[in-house]
Amino acid sequence: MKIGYPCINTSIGCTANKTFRLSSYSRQNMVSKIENNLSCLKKILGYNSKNNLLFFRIGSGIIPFASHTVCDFKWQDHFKKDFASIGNYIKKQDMRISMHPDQFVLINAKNSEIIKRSVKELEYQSRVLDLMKLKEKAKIQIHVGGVYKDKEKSIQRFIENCKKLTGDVKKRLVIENDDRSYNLRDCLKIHKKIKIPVVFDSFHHECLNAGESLKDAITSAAKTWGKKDGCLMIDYSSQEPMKRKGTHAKTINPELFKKFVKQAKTTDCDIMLEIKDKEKSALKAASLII
DNA sequence: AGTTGTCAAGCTAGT
DNA sequence: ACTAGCTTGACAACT
Repeated sequence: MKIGYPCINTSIGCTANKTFRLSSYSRQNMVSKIENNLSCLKKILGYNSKNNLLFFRIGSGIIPFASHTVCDFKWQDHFKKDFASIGNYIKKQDMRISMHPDQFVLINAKNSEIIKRSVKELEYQSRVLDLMKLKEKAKIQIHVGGVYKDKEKSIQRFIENCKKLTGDVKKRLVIENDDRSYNLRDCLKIHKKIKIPVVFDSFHHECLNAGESLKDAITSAAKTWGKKDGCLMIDYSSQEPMKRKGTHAKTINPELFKKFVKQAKTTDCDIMLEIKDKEKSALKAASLII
C-alpha cells in the first residue's frame, strides 16, 4: 500500500505548477516555466522518496497551455531527456504516478468543441506519462462529467466518446465517482460496458452513495482493476468541520483515517490524501498505517 | 514588499 | 441570479 498526495508540496519551497497568462504566451515563457516545473517535480519526488510517500499526482499545469491551440512549442522533443530521466527515477524508486485533468475536461459534453478540447488535454497528459516511459499502472483519472438533465443519455455519450479515444489515452484512463452526479454504482455500470477501471473516492462516496458499506464499495471498485492496471487507486479525504458538505478537510483527522484504513487494508490499494495541507497529512497517514 | 483582482476552460447545488 | 467548490494556486499590476 502506497500513500501519497496530489500536485503540490508545501514544504520544499518550489512549485511544479508555474504558469503565465495566456496573453504573455511565448516560447521563452514556455521553456522557462517548464524548466522550473520539471526541476521542482524532481525535488518533490526526491522528498517523497525520502519520506516513503510513493504515490504522487502530477498537476495538469506541469506543461502550461500544452493542449491549447496557442501552443506551437514542441515541448515533447525539447524536454524528452528530462522526462525520461524523471521516469527512470520514478521506476527505480517504485513510485506510482497519476494525473487528474481539471473540471473543464468533459468527454460526455453535448458541445463538440468541449469534447475536442478535452480529448486534446487527455492526449497531452498521456503524452507526459508516455515520455516518462511509465507503464499502464500510471493512470489519468476523470469524472464521468455532466448530467445535462438526462443521466442515461449522458452515460451513453461518455461510453461512445470513450471508445473513440486513442489507445494511448484509453490504456491510462480511469473514472472516479463524484460527490453530486455519478456515484460508485454508476461508475461500476460503465465499467461493465467498457471495462474502464474505477478509482474509489472515499469522501465523494460519503457524500453520494447507493447505501453500500465502505467495505463492499472498496471491494467492488478493486475488482475493476486488471493486472496491467496495477492495484486500486483510492482518493481519501474527510469533511472539513463546520464547512458545507463536500469541502475537503484542511488537515487529516487521524481517528477517521485509522478507521478508514481498517476497512481498506485487506484490499490491495494505493491511497492518495486529498487534504489541503498536502504532504503534511500524507506523512501522518504514512505513519498511521504501520 | 505586500496586496489584490484576475486568470483558458464547465457543471452543479446551495444561497 | 449568483457563487462556492472542484485538485486550487499563481500571475501581474497595483500600492
